[in-house]
Amino acid sequence: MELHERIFELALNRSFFIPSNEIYGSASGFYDYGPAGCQIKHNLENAWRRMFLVEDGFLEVESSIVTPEIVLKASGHVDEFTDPVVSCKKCNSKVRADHLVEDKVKIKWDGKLETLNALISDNGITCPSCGGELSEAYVTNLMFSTGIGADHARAYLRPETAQGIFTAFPRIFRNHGTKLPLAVGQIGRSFRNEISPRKGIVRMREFTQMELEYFFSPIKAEIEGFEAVAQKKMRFLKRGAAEPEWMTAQQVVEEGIGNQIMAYFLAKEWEYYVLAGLDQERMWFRHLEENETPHYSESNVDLEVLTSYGVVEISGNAYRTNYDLSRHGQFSGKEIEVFLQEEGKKVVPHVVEVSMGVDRLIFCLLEHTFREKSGEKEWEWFDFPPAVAPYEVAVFPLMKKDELKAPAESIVLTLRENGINTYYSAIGSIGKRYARLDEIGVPYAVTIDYQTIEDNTVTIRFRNDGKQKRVKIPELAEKLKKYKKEGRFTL
RNA sequence: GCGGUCGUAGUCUAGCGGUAGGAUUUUGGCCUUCCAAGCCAACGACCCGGGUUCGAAUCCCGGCGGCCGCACCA
Repeated sequence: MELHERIFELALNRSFFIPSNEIYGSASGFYDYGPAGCQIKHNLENAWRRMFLVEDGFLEVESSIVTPEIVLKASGHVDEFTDPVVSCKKCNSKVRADHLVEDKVKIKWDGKLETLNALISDNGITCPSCGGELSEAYVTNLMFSTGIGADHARAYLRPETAQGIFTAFPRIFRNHGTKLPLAVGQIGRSFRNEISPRKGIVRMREFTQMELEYFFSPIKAEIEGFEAVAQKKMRFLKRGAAEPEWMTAQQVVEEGIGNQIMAYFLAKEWEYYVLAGLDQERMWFRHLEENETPHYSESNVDLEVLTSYGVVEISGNAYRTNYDLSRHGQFSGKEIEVFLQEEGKKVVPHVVEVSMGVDRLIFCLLEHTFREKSGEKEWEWFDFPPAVAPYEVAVFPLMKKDELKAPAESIVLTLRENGINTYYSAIGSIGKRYARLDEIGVPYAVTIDYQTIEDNTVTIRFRNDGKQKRVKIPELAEKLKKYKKEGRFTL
């Protein structure tokens, strides 16, 4: 059984994620997060907020999901997300018409459907899988369309969170200092109506993105704080290289892969993913080849992670130049250029974008932190970092006895009042409860035993080695906070 | 979307024309002083819709969903 199949099974069993609207037979590409998964997701999002927004004093917004057509025409999504397709009249399979024609005739397509149809009939192109006759070319769009108001003005569910940041940029710029650089981030749902989504939460039709747009003056493609990360290392797969190699942020700049700003965020990203619990040996940044780089971008670096599905891309970093803002200026007729006091001139800001998919990260995390049964633990478990685990601590009375239950419940209350995300259970044997806890990756368990009644102490069990430390109840909350901060999960 | 394959309690699985059996989970009870102990009891399933048949979980068709391959993948 492949690892992803087991992960999927565990996900269902332990409430990480489940197919949406399951009782009706779910539409593929939609998943709900259960209690455990939901906590993990919030932890990852909050860690992102801390590292990518709060630490640098950047701004967060939350923009609309339903987006009028003109916005996405400006961004290029209405055209770029629309693919010409032909279907086979015999076997009904669908093929990208432009790819088919370009492959057979070796002519670059001019973007017109008529051209495709002409080329197909002139060259006698048939279905690549069965040789059958092909239909007329038509377009399919990967965006979910909808309508606004009584007259159903054409609109789409946003295919990325970024556009809402670009359209809000002029006002945010005015309200927050009228200076560059300015960085604005957003965490939210995006939608893509994939033709046939597979691979569980790796490719969903509705998914969560964490995106940061860093606006800067093209004359000054620099970032404050770069010195602090210049020597930080990350694994990098350069263009044409067979194997990733360790590089510093400084080297990324020197080798012309990206500017200082891009390198700064790559270094941060690497740190974020390591903190989240991904295995450094199974991930690397890849500098995309020119022909893979999207329409809006000058240089793209993806973070790729090795999983049982193969390589999964979990973030894209793009130097979007001034493409988006210029286009929105053009389409809206509004002035997007900003005046920079220091430089004494007007510019359309350039943008470096950090775009991360939370759901894919969660999947990779589940795979990388999954641990098999072993001599030490006779059950499968997850080695989540304390900062990510669905609960910070569990509280167990050694046995289901009233004299142990009362102090246990009072400790739960105290921990929760201290802002510690606490799980409580008194079901079954203590060993079984420890096992259950390991299975959802909770790092600490506090056990109330008969000694607790005598001297007001409890034990803290560490997930990874099962060893315990006895502490005084009044010190418990502080101790737990300290361990979590240290990322400690063994005695 | 095409081709292959599969679909039995929450999970894993047996049965493959005569109305379902086990394991585990869950719930309650007894017992139990630290790593999935034991005993008793209870709950819980044939993916959906048609067809063939006296009778379908079992055979046939269609749908939905999973997995693999192709295509698609900001």
